[in-house]
Amino acid sequence: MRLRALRRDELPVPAARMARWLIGKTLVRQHPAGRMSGRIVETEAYVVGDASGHAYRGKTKRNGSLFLEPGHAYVYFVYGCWFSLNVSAGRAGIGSGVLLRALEPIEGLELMAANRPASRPADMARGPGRLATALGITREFDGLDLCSGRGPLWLADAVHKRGRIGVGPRIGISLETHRPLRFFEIGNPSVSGPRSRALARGAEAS
DNA sequence: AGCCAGATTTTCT
DNA sequence: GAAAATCTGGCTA
Repeated sequence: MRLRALRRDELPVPAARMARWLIGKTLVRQHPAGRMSGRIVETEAYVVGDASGHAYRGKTKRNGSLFLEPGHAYVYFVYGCWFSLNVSAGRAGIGSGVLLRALEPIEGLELMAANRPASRPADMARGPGRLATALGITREFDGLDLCSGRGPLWLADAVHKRGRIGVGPRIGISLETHRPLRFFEIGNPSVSGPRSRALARGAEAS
């Protein structure tokens, strides 16, 4: 399968636009044993001035990658067990990002299964923790340039047309919970949360 | 299908 | 010291 890498100059800013735009695009994980890839079907934007964002209180050792130019990886560890992958979404020096919440596997399902057994393909990378585990993403990936078109992790163009995009409130946060900054492909079984949430229609259509 | 508790460690208050 | 951008398994219906 031929994949075209996304260029930094085509990534929309700010974060809310990028989060919506990334739906349907491809995440590529080049592993020594082979390639894994998947369609991005669910994202969340963590925007400037957002009290629920990790960059809210300024730059620290942990969140530094959020302040890189758009298109860099920010990987952090949560709940004592999981990694989560974000794409930096603000211009250099601006701390904001897009959390990649779920993938629909395209290539390398067997390789993912070696990292994380799942009963169905749709469950393999359904949720941010599962996504990172399935792809073998750890802290070492923090700060990677995802627009390089090579290396262990990069972003590529869509492999086929995407469906309609739903919008809703973000998951798992306790501040700014009302903001409609979660984006997903409506009806896709790889979208996390209860099925009602994957079908919920947002304010925006595709 | 939905609710709940437990796991487990980093980070900042 | 508390909370955290989560997941799983076990329970109730």
